[in-house]
Amino acid sequence: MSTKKYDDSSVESIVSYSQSLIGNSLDEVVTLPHGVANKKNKGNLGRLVEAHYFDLPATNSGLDFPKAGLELKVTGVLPNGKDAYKAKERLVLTMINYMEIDKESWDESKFLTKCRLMLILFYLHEEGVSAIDLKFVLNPFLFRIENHDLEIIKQDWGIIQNKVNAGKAHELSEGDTFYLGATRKGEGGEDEALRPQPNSPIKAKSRAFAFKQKYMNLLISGPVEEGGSLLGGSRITIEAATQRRFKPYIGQSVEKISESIGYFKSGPNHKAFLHDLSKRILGNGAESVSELIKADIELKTIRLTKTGRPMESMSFPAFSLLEIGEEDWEDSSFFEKLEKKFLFVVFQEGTDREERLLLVAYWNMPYEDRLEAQRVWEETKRRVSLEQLPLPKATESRVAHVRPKGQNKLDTQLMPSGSNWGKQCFWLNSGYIGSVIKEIAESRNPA
DNA sequence: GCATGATCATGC
DNA sequence: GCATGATCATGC
Repeated sequence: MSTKKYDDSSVESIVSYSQSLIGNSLDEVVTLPHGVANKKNKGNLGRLVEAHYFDLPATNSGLDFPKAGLELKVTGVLPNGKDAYKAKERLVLTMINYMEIDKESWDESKFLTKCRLMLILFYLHEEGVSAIDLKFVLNPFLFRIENHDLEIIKQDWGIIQNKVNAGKAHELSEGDTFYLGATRKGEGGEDEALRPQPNSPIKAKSRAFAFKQKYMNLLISGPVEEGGSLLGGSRITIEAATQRRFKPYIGQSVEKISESIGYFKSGPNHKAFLHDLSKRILGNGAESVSELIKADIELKTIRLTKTGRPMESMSFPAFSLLEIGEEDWEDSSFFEKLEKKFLFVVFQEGTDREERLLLVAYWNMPYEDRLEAQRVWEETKRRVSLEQLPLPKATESRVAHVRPKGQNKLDTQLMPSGSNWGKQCFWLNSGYIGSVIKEIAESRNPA
């Protein structure tokens, strides 16, 4: 560098220099070499910014700015209404090295070393636009972990480390944790793409540490206005704070809870009433809770009969009958859902026929059951592609099935062959959910 | 009682 | 206007 663009030992100088990108594309602020300028490179804008804006060497395995102790991240956003943005995707931070993390301490972990201090730059994603022409938006964001959910992120890291130590790297799921997820990244199909892990001969698909997409949303937009906070500054876990919120209502009838909260069923057809009520218990009156939004928690209410069986199976959003044929399991919406962390709010009908709050539990789907759900998904994909009915029924799997999901039976989709199909969604079988709840209840009240 | 088809209020 | 979470309705 003949003229120094910035002082690479100063965080302030690097951040200040990065400001000039905002409102522009990379191609507008630097003179790119020919090969790069012409390239319809959908590829890695982050790499291009490192190389051509900051003049960083191509190969570096450590921090992008080692002298400043700073890592650079470039990530996409999408418009979210007027003058606002939301994250395009999760922010992938660094690969999880299964053979190393078991020996690490948090303080000297690869994760903390890389991610303690990060400069995050946001570009506005546009379909079909080459990387060098994408515009940077929002202020450069300096993420300092001490100021951002250090306790929860540290706990999340520990959960992932423990699972690897237990020889269960292949069973990892984003739903194991709250903000910092172990997300699937890299090839997974072929044997040679699988990675060794300690304490188990089973090879595991590669995963990376990543901030969940919803977590990124709140970094970008700041706290939601009508949202409450679960932790409110206290240093307990999200789990403990959740139990604390629900505790006064355990054993109470729905009617009584409704009166205490001051939220009532709007009418006989208010089908999501228990869900809406549960959200308000969590928010202490507010309609949402920032921790659960950031952790992308899937809140589900479950109603049990007197005998402990769920009254219904558990539904998920409709899937596209036209697109499922093009999808792989791991980029399907059902996969995304089943890797989430769930919050079950369970009610049970008493002998007096009154429904009471039974228990509240976080849960995420065990590996074996995700494999079975995958089988059902693959079979569904096969039958939809052949336009062969019926789609997988509840009797065909212990875990999942497919059923209609529309406004009514006129809510249909025109299939390639010309016939109309009602919209469909995946369901988790009521019997399966029942066995999950039974297990949770037994673990809390050992006989 | 169970499996499966059909439908609704809400919130954006 | 539509997606979402969930329950209602029907048939056996």
